[in-house]
Amino acid sequence: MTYQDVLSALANPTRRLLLESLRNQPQTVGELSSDQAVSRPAVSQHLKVLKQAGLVTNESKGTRRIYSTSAEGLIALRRYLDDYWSDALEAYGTEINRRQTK
Amino acid sequence: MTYQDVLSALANPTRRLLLESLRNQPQTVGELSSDQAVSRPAVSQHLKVLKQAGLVTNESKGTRRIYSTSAEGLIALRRYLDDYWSDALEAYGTEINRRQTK
DNA sequence: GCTTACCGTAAGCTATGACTTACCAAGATG
DNA sequence: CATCTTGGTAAGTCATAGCTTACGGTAAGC
Repeated sequence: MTYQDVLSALANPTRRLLLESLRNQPQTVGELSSDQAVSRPAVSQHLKVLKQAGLVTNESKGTRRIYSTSAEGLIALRRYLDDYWSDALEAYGTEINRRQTK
Repeated sequence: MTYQDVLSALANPTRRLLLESLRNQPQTVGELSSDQAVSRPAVSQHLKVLKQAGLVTNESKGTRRIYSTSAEGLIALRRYLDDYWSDALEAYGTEINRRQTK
């Protein structure tokens, strides 16, 4: 689970859609693929990548796998951005600060 | 210049190396490719992608093209992360806050 | 128990990303 | 000017990401 994994995971639009759908509520693979353009196996494969990147977790409930978002991957990404690019982002960091404090 | 562009640009290790090298100081294409594993045309192609993503800019000086980093792309990325994932990142956001205020 | 629902994995196809060499245009240099 | 330097682009190759269909294994439901 490196920021490399996170970046390539997030670079794919279908995976972002899956993630953004999971943001609303945890879902099974079937539910996720029902409102997705691609097939269920494709969704399974994407979820594998997302899991490897620390962006989702899952638990088993019978034969169902319930997937939820996980913050770990995002934290790793943000850490990379901060470590390497905080200077460049300082101006915008102030903006973050403003939002956080309100 | 969308966060999609930024994510796929950053997903490539060679492009990150180029960016991180430019972080130290602006450089020409020749300088950049001299300490890079890949050929000069490859560097040119990567720079094109980075520019499209708003991560670098360049100016011409004779036949030389001097590339520098640009914050625009990073800002777009951070905006995406904040808009979609601020909840997930709230805990870490506090950490950002702490750093910013010191 | 037999059948059905759920989902991961294997195998194969296709498109594309990352690289190379070859080429060309434009400015520097003698 | 003639030549060299710089770097963008074209064309072609190779690996792989993303998809599909087919299959198999495990739990649920009757």
